Amino acid sequence: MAERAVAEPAVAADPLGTVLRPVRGGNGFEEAVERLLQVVRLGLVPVGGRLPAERDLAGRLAISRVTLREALRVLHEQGLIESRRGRQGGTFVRAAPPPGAGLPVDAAGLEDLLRFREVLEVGAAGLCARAGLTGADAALLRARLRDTGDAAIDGYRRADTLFHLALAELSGSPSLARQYAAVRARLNELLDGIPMLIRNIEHSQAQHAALTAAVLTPDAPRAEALARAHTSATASLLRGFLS
Amino acid sequence: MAERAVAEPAVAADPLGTVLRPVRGGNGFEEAVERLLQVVRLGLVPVGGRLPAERDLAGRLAISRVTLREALRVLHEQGLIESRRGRQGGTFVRAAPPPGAGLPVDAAGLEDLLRFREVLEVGAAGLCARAGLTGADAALLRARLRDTGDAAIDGYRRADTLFHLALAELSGSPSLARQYAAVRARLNELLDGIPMLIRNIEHSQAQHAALTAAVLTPDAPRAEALARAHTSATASLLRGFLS
DNA sequence: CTTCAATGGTCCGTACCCATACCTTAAGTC
DNA sequence: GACTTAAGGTATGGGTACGGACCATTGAAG
Repeated sequence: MAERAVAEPAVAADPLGTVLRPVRGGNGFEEAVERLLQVVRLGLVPVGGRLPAERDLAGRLAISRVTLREALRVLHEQGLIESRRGRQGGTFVRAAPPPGAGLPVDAAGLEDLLRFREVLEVGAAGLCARAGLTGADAALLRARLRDTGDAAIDGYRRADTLFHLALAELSGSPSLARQYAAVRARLNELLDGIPMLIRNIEHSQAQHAALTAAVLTPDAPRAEALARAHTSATASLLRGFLS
Repeated sequence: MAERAVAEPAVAADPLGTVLRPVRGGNGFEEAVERLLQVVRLGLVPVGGRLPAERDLAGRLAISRVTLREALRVLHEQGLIESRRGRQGGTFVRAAPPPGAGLPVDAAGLEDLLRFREVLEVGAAGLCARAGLTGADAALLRARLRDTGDAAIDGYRRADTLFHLALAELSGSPSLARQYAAVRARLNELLDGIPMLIRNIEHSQAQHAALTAAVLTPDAPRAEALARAHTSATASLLRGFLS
């Protein structure tokens, strides 16, 4: 139990504070900026790709176009996106946001992130395995696995993210998928500041294949164990680099 | 495709929709109403108890006092709270919100709720066991367990909720605790519409004791298995009643 | 009995956000 | 080439929420 020396502020359990926290994450358009950054950090829209049209985006985020455009203006000023008019126009992703662009992460925040991620990742694998994936869902997971194999080095993070996100979405719990997306975006932001080794990628790739197999067998305990092992690798990596 | 007949809208995995969803949960004071209802449904403030002062509440929720008071007015009109002025004044909880006061839950929503709850519950137990609880934290968990034993029948739900919430808060992941609080509030809303049997309570109580023992041993796999068994009992109960 | 402090109750000017309509640009379509 | 369409760009009036100050009420402290 020598670990956890990192973040131990004697939790003290403040249940009221757990519920009575700010209802708003920020100044309206700031939330929109955050969501758009999530889309890019998760690789849902790759660099060079096109975001949905403004009217569509505003509708999805349930904000007015004016507010959305304010958010887009911020991203444009940072050189992350570019807009073109005309029939084939739209808003295009020019570059990935720099690592550490968001709020700085302290030790407690990192511990929160890594633990919550482990729970969601293991939970998603377990739910998928226990429910059993139907033909179409199983095919989707296999396709995402294949993508991680086909991906080049600089595209691996994106393929990896999409694989795990697919698993979360196939878990049958949209709430879990939403939380995983948010957590994974924060995680990617940190990982982007750390070099990637070919050896790690190969190992990760083997784990993905084994995890997929266990989920599709289905063998829930094995899927959960594999998911836990897979996440703990990244966890130690990050705990090492950010301390 | 006959399996998983319960909630199967052919997931189809829409990653963009997972992130690009409304940034606001409601009309400002509606969110405040929801949070205050959570506090009551979780039993953080028991019936008859006093909520924090308006200025404090407004600060915690990061909304203006005007907006907060609009939320309080709604709850007052429903006879749930009552305000008294003066030095020993405050806002007091008069009654628990009626079951089914929130949005109606369809089959897909119920499945989402139950699955996510299982993941969080099992995850919290696992995290606590794997990290090992320190003296003060272990004492808190034991105290909450004792409360569930001391509780009368009509107070059992509250004690049960506080026990599980404590476990979530001791997991070392505030994010997990926040999500669990939200999920558990929704769950309690549904459970309040179902009669409670003494036999169920006794069984539940035994499971709590075993879970606490496994967490403190610590025996992570056993803690996780017990948490899963404990949640699946309520899950089948609810699946049965709401179908 | 006076004073003080903690609380709920009220008001106002400011800033943000929204809904809606209209304009501009560019690529297809006929 | 004229027209249509899908996209970004712009302008305006109204509603909502905020911050801060002030008032009213009650009980405790001195």
